[in-house]
Amino acid sequence: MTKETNQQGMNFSPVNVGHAISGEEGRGNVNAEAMMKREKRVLVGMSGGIDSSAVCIMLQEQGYEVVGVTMRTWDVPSHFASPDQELPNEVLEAKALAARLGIEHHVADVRKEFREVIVQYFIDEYMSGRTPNPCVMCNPLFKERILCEWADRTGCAWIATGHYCRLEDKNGHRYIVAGEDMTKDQSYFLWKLPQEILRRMIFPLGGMTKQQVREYLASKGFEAKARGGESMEVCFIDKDYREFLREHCPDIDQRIGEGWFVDSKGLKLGHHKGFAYYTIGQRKGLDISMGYPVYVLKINAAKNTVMLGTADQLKAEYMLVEDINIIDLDELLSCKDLSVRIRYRSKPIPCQAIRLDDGRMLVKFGAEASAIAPGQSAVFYEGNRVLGGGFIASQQAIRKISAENEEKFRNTEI
RNA sequence: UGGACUAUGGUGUAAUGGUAGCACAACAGGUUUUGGUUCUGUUUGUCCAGGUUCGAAUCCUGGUAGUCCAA
Repeated sequence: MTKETNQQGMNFSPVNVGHAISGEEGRGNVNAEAMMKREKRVLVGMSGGIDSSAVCIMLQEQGYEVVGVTMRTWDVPSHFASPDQELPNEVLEAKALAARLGIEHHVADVRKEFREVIVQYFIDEYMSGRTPNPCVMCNPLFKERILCEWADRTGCAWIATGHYCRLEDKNGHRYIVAGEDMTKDQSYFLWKLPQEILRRMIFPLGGMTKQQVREYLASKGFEAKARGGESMEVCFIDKDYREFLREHCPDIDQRIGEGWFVDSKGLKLGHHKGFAYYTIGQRKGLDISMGYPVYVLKINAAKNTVMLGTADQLKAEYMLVEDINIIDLDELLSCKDLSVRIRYRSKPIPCQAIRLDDGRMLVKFGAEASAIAPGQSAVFYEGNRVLGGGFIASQQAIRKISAENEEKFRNTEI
């Protein structure tokens, strides 16, 4: 509902802050006035697409002074209409929208840093036999952080994006909550956002469906935009990620090279092109015919072997998670209705979790879980509220570890 | 070398002498802010040369190739 969204926007920004300001009003100095101005300013991460455009218009309607920043992260060739075009399409679209709305707009050229941080991470993960989760790294550690910097620089108290998710305060913490439109929900990608950033974020689209956003845009006179294609969001993988790897890691085939496909017993089944070109759960592109569908079960980077097997063999009962960011660990460990998402847009799987001495978490699934891919995010939910997350760790020795800790799960039960 | 058996798309397999089908793979598209999954669609074949027959993947002859048994 649009109405809800408006309320949400007002709830945790101007209203909350309004009280704070009035408390300080007595001092009546220039600072207070500057503060006041700051509280009315919101920085919007503009991608030039449908969602962030709607966000700008909404916030403007709500009385905010909107400042737009578009990040130029990676120049994807197909995002240039002509070879002599200076900026990628999405930047131009954002600029045009900003001009039409009469809002301040900046372009942040962060290509170098993006290459060094996100792209490098992406390559490193594949080169070590894991499956990277670039959006999870990019959103919180890169995009939002840079938006923060720009917000400070441009005197904005708030930061808004077109993510389909919501915020909720509980026990003094701020949580991300899945968007109303479960088919577009983006909470999965945001588990790494730190509290200090969450406290200044606004997600105006969290209560809306994509369709409603389109209708809203159309009703505001942006029919063309409303009908536009899905977000041309900053994503550096234009084609196949394998091609991307070869391009940005030219010696990849020298460093890795051909290896064996093996079955779960270690029997050689055929040749593969190098472990980095495969990911757990993958079926297509194996170029091997077993007469029945086979999937990638495991990747052994040390031996350069890729284990194949049936869909059944992909299923798992337990999973190890590392590098965790849990808002309130006690809350999570005692949660009776815990579930975990192991990939974007899949439904959360009921589970129990315990913390191991080494800091990792051991998760026991309460329903079928399949294709546990190290490097991907495991995001914990209570209902649709994100309690935190971590990266799926190597599942080595999982049988032993789960056997040793089985006891603890029983105790947690009920 | 003597005997036996087999030969069907990229792979594995079906087809009382009567339209060559299935699975897997491959390709294309849909879905999608990662990878992957999934869905839909498409392509490709009777080892070769003769013969019998209205009609041959199927029967016959020869060739070629492979497998197995024969010290």
